[in-house]
Amino acid sequence: MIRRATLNDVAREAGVSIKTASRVLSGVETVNPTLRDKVQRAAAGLDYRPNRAAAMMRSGRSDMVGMIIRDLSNPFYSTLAAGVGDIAERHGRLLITCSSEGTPHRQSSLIEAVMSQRPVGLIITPTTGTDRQLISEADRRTPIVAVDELPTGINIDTVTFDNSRGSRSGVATAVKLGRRNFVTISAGPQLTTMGPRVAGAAEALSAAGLPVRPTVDVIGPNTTDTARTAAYSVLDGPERPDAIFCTNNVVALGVAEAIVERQADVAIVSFDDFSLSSTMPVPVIVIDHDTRQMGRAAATLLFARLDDPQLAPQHLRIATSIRLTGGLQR
Amino acid sequence: MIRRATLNDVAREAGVSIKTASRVLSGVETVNPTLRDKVQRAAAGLDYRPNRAAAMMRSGRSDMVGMIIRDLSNPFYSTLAAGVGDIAERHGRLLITCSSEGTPHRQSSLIEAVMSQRPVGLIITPTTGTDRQLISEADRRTPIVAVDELPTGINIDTVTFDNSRGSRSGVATAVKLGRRNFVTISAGPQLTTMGPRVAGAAEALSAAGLPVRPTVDVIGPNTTDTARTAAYSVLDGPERPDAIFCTNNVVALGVAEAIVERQADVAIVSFDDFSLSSTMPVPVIVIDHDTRQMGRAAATLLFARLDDPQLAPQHLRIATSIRLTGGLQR
DNA sequence: CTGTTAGCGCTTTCAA
DNA sequence: TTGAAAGCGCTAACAG
Repeated sequence: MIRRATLNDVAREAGVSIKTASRVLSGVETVNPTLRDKVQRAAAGLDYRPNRAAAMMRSGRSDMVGMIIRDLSNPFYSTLAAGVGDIAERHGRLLITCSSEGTPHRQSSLIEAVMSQRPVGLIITPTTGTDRQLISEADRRTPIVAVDELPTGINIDTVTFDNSRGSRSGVATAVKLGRRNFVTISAGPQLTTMGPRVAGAAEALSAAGLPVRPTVDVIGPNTTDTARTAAYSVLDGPERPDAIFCTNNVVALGVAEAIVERQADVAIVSFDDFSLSSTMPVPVIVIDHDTRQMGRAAATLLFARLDDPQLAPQHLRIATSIRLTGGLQR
Repeated sequence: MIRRATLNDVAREAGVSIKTASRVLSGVETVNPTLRDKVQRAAAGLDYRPNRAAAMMRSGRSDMVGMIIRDLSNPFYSTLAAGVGDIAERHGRLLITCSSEGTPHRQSSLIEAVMSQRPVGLIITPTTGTDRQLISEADRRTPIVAVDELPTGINIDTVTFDNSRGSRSGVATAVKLGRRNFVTISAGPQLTTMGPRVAGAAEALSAAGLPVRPTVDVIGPNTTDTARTAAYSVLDGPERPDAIFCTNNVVALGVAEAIVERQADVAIVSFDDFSLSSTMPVPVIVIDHDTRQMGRAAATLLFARLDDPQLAPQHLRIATSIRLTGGLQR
């Protein structure tokens, strides 16, 4: 085993003081070119890799951005993370990403763990129950950006969709296409985005003079399997609807599988696009948006606040749009 | 702005020495319960959050696992990351995740950036051109695990699929179903997994006495759009095949879209499952595997090596299996 | 079981 | 432009 070279080793090898070596390797311009050259050669020869922990400790600045999301294996969240990564990289920062599985307890301990790294900021899909913690961190000037979901009782930067409006116009579009009998299948109510989506759909139905049937909540974790089970119960129930409003991508996937399996003529209104939506045999009304852009926007807010901590908290809305697809196979 | 409390602050507040505070907060058992209580109360009151950078510096141990993958927004890689996260969490470690976009240059600078954090280990989908760097890190006893792709010229822990065998049996299955005219559409050859998959498919065809048509390489980045374009060129070409072998999930999605759009009776053989594969109107032969498990396996190897650096490098193969699906809508 | 002291590798401060 | 010295917050080593 070879010991990792330190800045001291580099300085000694180059025959300069440690400070000169530090200057060269952190890109300070005012260094004699001859010395600079020597230092760079020494660093390369020793395979020097700066110790960021040490640098952080002294300077108080780390080079990491923390991110806490619900589920890294869900394409929505991983795309969000990819967007944050785009901007973090542009600023020369690394991303620490954690999945909270949406439980307040896990989220709470992840906040602790991530903050222990002293990241320059935190991007989080907040869960109810961690507000106090977030407030405490925000008070210490750590920029925190809430993304997708809204925190309660704390005024920080946020980036969300217009859940209510998007859902309303998605359902309204399906009504225009002639659908009359809607059922909403919703992911668990612990997701704060679900409420406005369900409400928006109901508004559109009421406005069209259509009945609002009881929302079917997916039981269990936010997976395609549980959603499919819920979809079967709806499709096989006493009154099969002619359209199902799916409150997110995971629900939509489960519903899509069930609809094809049952060969049902049931249109899908889906908040979030999903893979192969275009191949569905039934009409699909996608409430579409740019998820990666949402991640980028959140990270951009974070770095803006880092530049100027005095900025008033911003509340960004990412636009949604309606896209008609599916129905190709009939 | 409030200054973050340090261990010293906690110790003073609790009226004990800093070392006692340290012991309590890092869970050492041998502490007087009365003092323990005082310390815990003080820590909570001051909203103490340990500074991991300082701890790392002193102890030499960080609590992060580094991961460098090609594309976080690709469900395959994000699921891999989720699997690594599962195990990392079990060991109380955080995950730093970076997307290299598959370019050696970016991967190389990411390795530097990640290693500067002194993670306990690195899990990477290696790109040709970064081997020397990986060797240098492995020499310093940092556990490195290559996942999905194989590194060249360096003997470290690896976790891969049996790409050749999986592809062979996938294509052989399609042959058994009566398909005779195959075209392979492959993601860019910079992915080292593609070669064995293409070769395995060709072997199965040869063994069945069927012709091996030239492989169609997807031009450009590994996206559904580029794959779909390639698929159109195949479907609209002079001799439409009756089966397409897709070398990964992204290619499969593009091909699936094109097949449905053209209403073609073309079976899909896909390395990797993909969302809604079950809803395809054509037969789909999925060369299936547990991606999350692959991530878990990689992380498990990493922690095993951390426990015992003397272990001989292990080379794990994650099993693939054949699953028939699709064809439901006919 | 508890406390003291030193020092991890780096950057900041200040002096030359 | 360069260098010396101090110290960031924590834990290891050792003494009590």
